[in-house]
Amino acid sequence: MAKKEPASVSMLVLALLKGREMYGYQIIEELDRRSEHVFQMKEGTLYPVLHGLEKDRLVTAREAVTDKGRTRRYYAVTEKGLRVLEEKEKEWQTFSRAVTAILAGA
Amino acid sequence: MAKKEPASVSMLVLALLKGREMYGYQIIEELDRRSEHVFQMKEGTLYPVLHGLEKDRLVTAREAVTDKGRTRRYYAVTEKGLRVLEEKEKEWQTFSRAVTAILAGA
DNA sequence: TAGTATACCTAGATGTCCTATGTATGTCAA
DNA sequence: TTGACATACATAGGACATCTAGGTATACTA
Repeated sequence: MAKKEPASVSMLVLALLKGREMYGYQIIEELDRRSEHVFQMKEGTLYPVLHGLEKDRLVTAREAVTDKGRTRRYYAVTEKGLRVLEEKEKEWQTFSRAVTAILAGA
Repeated sequence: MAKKEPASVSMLVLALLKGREMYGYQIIEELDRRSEHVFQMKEGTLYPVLHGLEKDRLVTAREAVTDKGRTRRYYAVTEKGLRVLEEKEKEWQTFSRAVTAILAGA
């Protein structure tokens, strides 16, 4: 309906990965924490999104094993991913401002 | 993924109807105008939404014929609709604030 | 040793919105 | 006067994002 609504999940994931690499489960926890429990993403949502981002080369993945023997897949955002993130952020600002204007009864 | 994302189209429509009654085609034009061309809603999106809102008693409709002979369906928001709108607005604020926090790298 | 947390994964359903199309009338220019 | 475009309504079918529900496996804790 809008010119283009920012696909929120992938945008949020890219934003989280901007600072440092993270593994899937951690992304879910961080989103929950930083959003003060507004975003409670399901694993069934996140993992397919991560695979998509990897396929599109917006993130890279590396496998690592903890001292306790757990295997994790760490994701890091690529240059391309950062550019896409910037684009999505702009779209979000536009979208958000427009909604606010309508709600305010401009 | 979020606690609940506000269904944007119905929220925006209710918000537009808050001030005065409007007919479908006019809603599309007003959305475009007030959002500065960010929201270019399609008729195929709006009309089913209006029918749904009517069915849920969030709006009422009345038919009117212009002096030129055109038939229009004017929609007005109900008390129930106003309550739902308020709810959706709160959800939007919560959602929007959370996204901003994540993007800011909180 | 049973339950919970961690950590990954996929298939299929759902819901929102879009594309495409249809009907009918009004207006304006060629 | 006719052909193009705007107005005004409508629906069917598809695309896409996210959710539900399930699965596997290991580690910790009561």
